[in-house]
Amino acid sequence: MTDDFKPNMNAYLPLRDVVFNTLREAILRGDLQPGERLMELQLASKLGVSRTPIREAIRMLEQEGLAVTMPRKGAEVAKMTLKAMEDVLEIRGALDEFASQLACERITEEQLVRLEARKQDFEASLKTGDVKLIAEADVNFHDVIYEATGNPKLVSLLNNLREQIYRYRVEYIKKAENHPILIKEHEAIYQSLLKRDEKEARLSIREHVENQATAVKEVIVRQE
Amino acid sequence: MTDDFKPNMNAYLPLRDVVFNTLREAILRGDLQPGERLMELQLASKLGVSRTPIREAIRMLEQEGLAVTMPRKGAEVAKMTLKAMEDVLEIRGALDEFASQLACERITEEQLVRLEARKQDFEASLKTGDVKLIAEADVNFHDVIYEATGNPKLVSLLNNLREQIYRYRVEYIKKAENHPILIKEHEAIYQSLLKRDEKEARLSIREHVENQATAVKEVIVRQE
DNA sequence: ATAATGAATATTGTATACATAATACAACAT
DNA sequence: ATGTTGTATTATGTATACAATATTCATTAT
Repeated sequence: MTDDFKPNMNAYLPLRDVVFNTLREAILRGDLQPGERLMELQLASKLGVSRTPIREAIRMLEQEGLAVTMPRKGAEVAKMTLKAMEDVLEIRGALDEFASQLACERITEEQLVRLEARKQDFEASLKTGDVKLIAEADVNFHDVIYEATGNPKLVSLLNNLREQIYRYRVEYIKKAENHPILIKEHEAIYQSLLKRDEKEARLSIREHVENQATAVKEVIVRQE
Repeated sequence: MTDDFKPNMNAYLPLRDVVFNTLREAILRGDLQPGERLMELQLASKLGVSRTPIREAIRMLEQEGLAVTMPRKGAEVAKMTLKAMEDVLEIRGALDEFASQLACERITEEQLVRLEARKQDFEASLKTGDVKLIAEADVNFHDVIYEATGNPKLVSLLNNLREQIYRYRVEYIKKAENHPILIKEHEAIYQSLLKRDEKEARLSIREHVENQATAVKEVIVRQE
């Protein structure tokens, strides 16, 4: 048999994964707000499945830091205290700098080209004013850098940290006055990678992260 | 009522957590070997519970990186490829250095005292030759540093990374010829924290981590 | 009014049942 | 022997049932 049609036999996804993705999206998008209860029966009927896959999805969200459950009381969408967010931001700062350093050593020419394209996509997205689009373009830009580390575990770790932060970052993106800053910062990051200048890359990423940190923390403070 | 007897109302632990802890321990201790299948029915009967808590515990192990499941085929204890381990070690190196730096800034006098005590406990444990005891003493030493960062999220992240590494590190600890090296390295780390010398702390931790990395990678290579 | 009490109800925890896919293996054909 | 097909068995995926705890809210006592 000239086996060249390899049907994508991975069409199958367990319901727990479907549910997990659905809930995760809902949390990140803000449809499920921090502190909101995740009631199994309610979610089950809403998603048209039984409680079993819901429960398993909740266990997964829990380890992802997106849900918190108290025995016998149930789960709720994780809400951040200021301290918890500062802790996350601290880690994220360190790892993002580290990732940029690695990227300087390892990024390919092809990836550099893509990085510039993503940078421009981001600038274009700002003009639309569509927050969801902007957030996505930003993710895409940074993903190229993450990918350039060649370390998939680091990528998923950084993605996880980003998840915990980004849902509190909408406000920052919304404000047009911040847009020029973001453009400049992305440009600086791009340039330092182009030059493969580790020191400069770390510095430009640090500034980028710190600016966001300030904004995110303000959101949390207002919320508390 | 002079409420000063606060009965530890937290005697209750869901079975999923009991199962999770049990399996986690078994994996780390090596009772469940990398690649070994985790069959629900078998585990359920062995632990005297139903499949439900087993499944939920597996979902938790999965997110912890200790188990891997393939849809419709079941879960097995995660086995490391050399590349995956290198990736983990790379992250762990970066974060451990970062933690040491933070610890230099934040460690309290009390914690410094405890660190020295743990350092001596560790040296004592080496003399017993009891691998489990040594590993524990080592964990205790480093935990003081982690704790000194004042960042619980970072602590749990580091503990998770450690988990993924330590089960491959037994051999290294076993060999008596490595013991003097470990003692020296711990001493160097302790001294740099005592002086709150961030640069030196980073360097001494880096060396410590790198030596372990070499040993761990050898174990993986032999296994493959 | 306020606090305490106790059904009624809602929600989680756990076990079990049933459906479906994966696996092992025997029987058969080549 | 090798390979193939079909069947029995095993294991997972999902739904449901039952048990136990939390919560709610009306009732009662103070």
